[in-house]
Amino acid sequence: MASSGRTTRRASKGKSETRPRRGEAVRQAELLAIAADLFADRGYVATTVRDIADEAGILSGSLYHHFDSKESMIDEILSTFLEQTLSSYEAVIAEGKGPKETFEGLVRTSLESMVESRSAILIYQNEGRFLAAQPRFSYLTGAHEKFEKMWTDVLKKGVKSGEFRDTIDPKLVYRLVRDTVWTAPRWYRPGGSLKPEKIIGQYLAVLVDGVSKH
Amino acid sequence: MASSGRTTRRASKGKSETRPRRGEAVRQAELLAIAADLFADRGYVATTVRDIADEAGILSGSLYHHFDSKESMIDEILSTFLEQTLSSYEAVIAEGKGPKETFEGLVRTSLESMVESRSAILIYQNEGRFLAAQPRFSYLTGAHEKFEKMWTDVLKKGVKSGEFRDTIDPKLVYRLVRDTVWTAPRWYRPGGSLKPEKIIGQYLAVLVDGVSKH
DNA sequence: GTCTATATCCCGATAGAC
DNA sequence: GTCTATCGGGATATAGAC
Repeated sequence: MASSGRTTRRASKGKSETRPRRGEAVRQAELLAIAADLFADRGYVATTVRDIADEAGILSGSLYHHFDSKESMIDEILSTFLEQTLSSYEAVIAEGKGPKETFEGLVRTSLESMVESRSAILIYQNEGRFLAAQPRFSYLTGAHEKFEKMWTDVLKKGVKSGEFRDTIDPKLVYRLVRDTVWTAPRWYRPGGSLKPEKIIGQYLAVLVDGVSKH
Repeated sequence: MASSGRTTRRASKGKSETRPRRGEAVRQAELLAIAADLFADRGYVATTVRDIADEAGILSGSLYHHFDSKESMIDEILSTFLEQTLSSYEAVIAEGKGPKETFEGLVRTSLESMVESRSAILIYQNEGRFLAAQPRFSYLTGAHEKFEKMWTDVLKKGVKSGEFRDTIDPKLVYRLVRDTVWTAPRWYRPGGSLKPEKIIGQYLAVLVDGVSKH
C-alpha cells in the first residue's frame, strides 16, 4: 500500500457511480503499468507525463483524473513492489529451514520477481537513492533496513552453524548478493529465450558455493 | 579519447594564446570532475548546466566557452573511463597468467577503479543503456562487446583447464560478475572507513570460490 | 574566460467544457 | 473520463559586452 496519508486517486465526488464495469482501480493499474515500463526504460526524470499519456492513448491532462501527480505514480509503483518483496521474504523465512536453504530461497524469490516486477525493480534500483532523500519516500529507507536485517541474519546463522565460511563479512556479502539479484533485470527480457530458471540455477550455484564451507 | 569527429572543446580561433599557465585542458578536467560527481549523484537528466556552473562558481553561459553542450561533457567522461578500463583489462590479460589468476586480476582492477573513477562507473551504469541508443554513443556498445569477450574467454579457459566448474555458463556468470563489480560504487564511499582492499577480499572470496571446482 | 541578457522550447499541472 | 487550452516555471543554448 502507499505510504500513509497519501491520496493517489482523486477523491470521488458522488456516492453512486453510473458506469463502471471495470472499476477505476483497474484503469489505474493499467496506467501504472504503462508508467512503470517507461520509468524503467527511460528513467523517471526523462519520462514526461505526455509520454505516459501518449502510450495510454489519452492526453496528458486526462492523467490527472487518475493521479495527483507524476510523483504519486512512482510512489504507488515502489510502495507496492516493496510490500510484495517484504511479504515474499517473510514467507521464505517463515518456512523455518536451515540457513543454506533459506539463503537459497531468498535468492530464488528475488530473481523470480523479475518476471512480474521487472520494471518496478529497475525503478527501485535506478531511482531509489535519489527519491529516498525526500520525506515522502522515507519508507524506502525503512524497507532497505528490513531487507538488510533479513539477509544478514541468515548469513550469520549460516556461519554459526558451520555451513558458511567464518571469514565472510555478512554486511559486505549481503551487498554483493543484493546488488547481484536486483541488477539482473537490467538485461533479463521477459518472454525471451533465456528462462528465469536457468538464470536462477547459475546464480545459485555461484552464490551458494561462494559463501559455503567446502 | 572522445569518439572520432567530435569536438568537445570549442575551436580556438587564434594561433598564439596569451595567458595559459594552467592550460585549458586543466580547467576542462576540473569542470568535468564537477559534472561527473553531479551526474553520478543526481542523474544526468536531473542535473542542469546551472547546477554544474554553480558548483564551479561561474554562470551557466560561461560553461559553453569550454564545452559545446551538456551532452559533450558526459561523452568525454564516459569515453575516457572506457579507454582506461579497456587498457587496464588488457594489461591484466597480457600478464599471461592462468585463468584463475587472470579472473582475479579482472575483478581486482575493476573494483580498484572505484577509487579514482567512482562517478564515471556510476554514470556508465546508470545512463549507459539510455545513451547507447544514440548514434553518438554507439562506442558504448563496442566497448561492451570487448569486455564481454575478455571476461568470457577467461571463464572458458578456466573450464577447459579444469580450474572452474564445467557447469558454469560463461555468459551468465560474466553478467553476474560484471553487475557485481560495477554496482559496488553505489554504496562505496571514497575516503570512508571501509577500505577497498576489504571489499576486494570479500568479493574475490565469494566470486572465485563460486566458480571454482572443489 | 566570465557575465549580461535573452531566445526558444517543453515541462508538470490546472480549469472548465463536453 | 477525456479533451481544449493554457499557466508559470525552468531547461539548454546563444550573442555580444567586458
